[in-house]
Amino acid sequence: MTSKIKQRGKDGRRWRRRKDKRPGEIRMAALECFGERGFAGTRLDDVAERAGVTKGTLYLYFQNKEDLFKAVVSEELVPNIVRIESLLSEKELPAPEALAQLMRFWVKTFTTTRLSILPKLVISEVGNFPELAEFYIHEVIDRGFALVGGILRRGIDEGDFREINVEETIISVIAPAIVTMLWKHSFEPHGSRKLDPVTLVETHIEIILRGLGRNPAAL
Amino acid sequence: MTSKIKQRGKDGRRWRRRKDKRPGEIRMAALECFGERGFAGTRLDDVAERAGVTKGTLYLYFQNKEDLFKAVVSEELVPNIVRIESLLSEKELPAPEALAQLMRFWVKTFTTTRLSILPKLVISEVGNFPELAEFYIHEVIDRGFALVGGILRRGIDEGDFREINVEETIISVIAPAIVTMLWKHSFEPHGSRKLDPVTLVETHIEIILRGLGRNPAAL
Amino acid sequence: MTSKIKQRGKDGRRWRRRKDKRPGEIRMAALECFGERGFAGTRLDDVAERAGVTKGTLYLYFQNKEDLFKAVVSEELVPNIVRIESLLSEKELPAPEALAQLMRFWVKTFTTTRLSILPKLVISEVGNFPELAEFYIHEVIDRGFALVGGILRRGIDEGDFREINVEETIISVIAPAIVTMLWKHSFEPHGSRKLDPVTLVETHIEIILRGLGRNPAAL
Amino acid sequence: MTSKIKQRGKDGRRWRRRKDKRPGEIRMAALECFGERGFAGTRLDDVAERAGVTKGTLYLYFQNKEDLFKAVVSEELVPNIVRIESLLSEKELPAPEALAQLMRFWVKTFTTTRLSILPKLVISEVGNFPELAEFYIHEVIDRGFALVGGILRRGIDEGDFREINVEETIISVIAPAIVTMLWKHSFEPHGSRKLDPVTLVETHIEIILRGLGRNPAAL
DNA sequence: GATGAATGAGCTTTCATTCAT
DNA sequence: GATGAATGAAAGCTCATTCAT
Repeated sequence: MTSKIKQRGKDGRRWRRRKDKRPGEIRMAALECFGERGFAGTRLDDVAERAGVTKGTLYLYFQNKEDLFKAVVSEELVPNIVRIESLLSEKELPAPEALAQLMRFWVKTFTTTRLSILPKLVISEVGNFPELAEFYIHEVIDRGFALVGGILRRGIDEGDFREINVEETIISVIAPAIVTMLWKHSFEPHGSRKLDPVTLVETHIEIILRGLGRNPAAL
Repeated sequence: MTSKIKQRGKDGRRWRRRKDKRPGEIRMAALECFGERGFAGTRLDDVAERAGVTKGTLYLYFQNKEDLFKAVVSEELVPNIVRIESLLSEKELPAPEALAQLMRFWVKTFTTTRLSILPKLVISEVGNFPELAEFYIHEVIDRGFALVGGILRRGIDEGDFREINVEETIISVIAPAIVTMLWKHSFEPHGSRKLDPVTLVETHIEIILRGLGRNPAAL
Repeated sequence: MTSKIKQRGKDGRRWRRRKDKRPGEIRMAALECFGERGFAGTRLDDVAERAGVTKGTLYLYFQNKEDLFKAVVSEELVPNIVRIESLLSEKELPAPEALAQLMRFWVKTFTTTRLSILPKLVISEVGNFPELAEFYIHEVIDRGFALVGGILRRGIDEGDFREINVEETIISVIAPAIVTMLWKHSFEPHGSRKLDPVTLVETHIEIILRGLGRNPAAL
Repeated sequence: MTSKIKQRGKDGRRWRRRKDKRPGEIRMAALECFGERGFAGTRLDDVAERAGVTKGTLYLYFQNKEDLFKAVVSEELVPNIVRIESLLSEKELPAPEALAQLMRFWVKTFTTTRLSILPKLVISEVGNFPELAEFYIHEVIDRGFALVGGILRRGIDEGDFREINVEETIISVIAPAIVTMLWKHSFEPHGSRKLDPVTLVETHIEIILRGLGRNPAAL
């Protein structure tokens, strides 16, 4: 688009034009609504109200409801994918440490961003948005699998892990994180026990690292 | 709801096969539709068509869409909860074996029933159906936690498992099963890699049992 | 059952299913509305009310407003085009008589059908419906021109008409009919003088035949 | 509406020009839009864009969309009505020549002004604007009829025309001009054959004068 | 004067629900 | 019991209009 003149505003304006801020605010409101009620169950009136605008305003920034939905997913995902990318390029730690770091990084992301609602949203709505599936599988799942699978393979090569079935082990490693995210947004709001990601991850790390270790005597 | 009007034929037959099967057929069709598109995204026309009846017929058996939805969830869950109950009362195996059996039982259920779509359905729709949350948390989650938690505690008591944080470990144990169910219905229809529950569970059992074992020398 | 006062019509039914009649009734109502207010200016509520149904019913028979509009034009046009076709194949009269008959046939059509609103509708809406232009030009205008042009050429060949510029003369011949149709639907409802098609056509026939004649003295 | 305030800049500033021209530019843009898509089908965004201003600017010059529409019609019509008035007061020619001159004058107007879109616009929109009908009937149609009717009556009185039915003959005389105007804006943009007003009028003049003549041999 | 972000009434469209058949 | 034409409330979307800048 074009470079918009900076709006230096003094105080005392009844409302301001916030062309630059609005889209993000709307996406955030939409993320919450879609996360809570799903795509079809979300009314644009609700999104608008939560964003502090009226329905018509949504259409200044998004072509239609579907466009807004896709914007919400991709805009939330993309910057976070970039953050994950940076992890990938970090210095090579021993595999067990790398695995532990990765899981602790997830805890940080989980507690500091709104990203955690996306798995629920995607899982719920792929049935209605096939392109979403393609995007998510390719950009998130495949990358995540490659990342964890790489560490596991390295751990085997370097003698830290026993000869495990990598593809299946990936699931054992990451599943608790996924379940925790779903849990937070589906059951915690309705009074179920709360899952503490920090404790959970530390417990899980120990189980996994012991479980993958070479010494079979434990069994 | 079900009006208990006596409808005996003059030949004494109590049940007309067709009449008797309709509700189940409709629930099954509804389960598939709701699973694919969610509650709001499902049209009763589609449910009716898939059930081989017309829209009006749905209202002969269910008060409304919401009633149908709840019937679908509870009717699918209840008999399967009963099956799980029977597991609970089985003869006491050593904890590691009990855990392995439980997970293999899950594989069987997963591959032989349509139950596996329910986690997705529940996770997607609890935002719109708070009672559903209550029901599911109480009837499924709490029971499941109690079941796995009981085995874990027994394993600790009997010296098979080290002193682990039971609550968090439960998640590590069951998360892969949950993820597999969600995966099957959300990503596999859209071309992602397939998860094989048998291999996955065997791999997971070994990781978990090794991970929970007493001998720490492996680390 | 509850004691519900049934509001029966005179035939004893509250409403009847009239799947076979409805589409035609709706098209007729739509024809009038579109004719009066144009496509964009017509509200489906008005069409529905005039057809004696509710808005939703329109969607049982037509995909959307545009589909209804096209159905109105083509359904009204097609059968009348067929009628015109039959004229084409009639026995060959002398050209002057054929011209007079054609114009009198138009009067009959004008006074006995609702066809006369279509020129106004088409002229008003071709800007929004390019396919409509194509259809109308090809099916109505070109055929009409061919018909009148054929008679004129025959008249010249057979010595009844002088050597006139056929293409332009066609306009002189048919224009009053077109103007009368537009007039009826645009100005007469607002109090302008009324045009009497019978007198008008007889006057026009005489002017045209005299105007085209070789030896006007013969008249 | 049009306040003809003289704005001769005392210092000869040219920038006032722009301000002065805005309303006319907007009316012109609106004329084209309304002509193409009708009143309801025209968006003010489109008018603004075509006029090279923004939507808000339209409201500096016109109260609302309807006001703009009426301004467009009246501002285009009034000056042209004045031109027609001047024809009326011209020296009295013999009726046949007057008729021919009148029709040739129409050709000139048709080819040099944008007036020709107005019949289409008025015919299309009178259903939505009853006052427009009144205005047009009174200011354009009645005057036009009086003008042509006057010539015809004079022609009869002076022995140039036979005893024709004046009211109906008026239609035969003017209809081709009306049809040509409608044609130009409705069908020519969509690829139909083009009507050449010059040839058409010359052909029509000859038909009409022969058709009306007492002693056609005179021609 | 000019702008264009924001509004909200009004329209099209959908679909759960009803009910005469 | 079963149907499906009909309904109407609710939602998505458009666009004339406003108003702070």
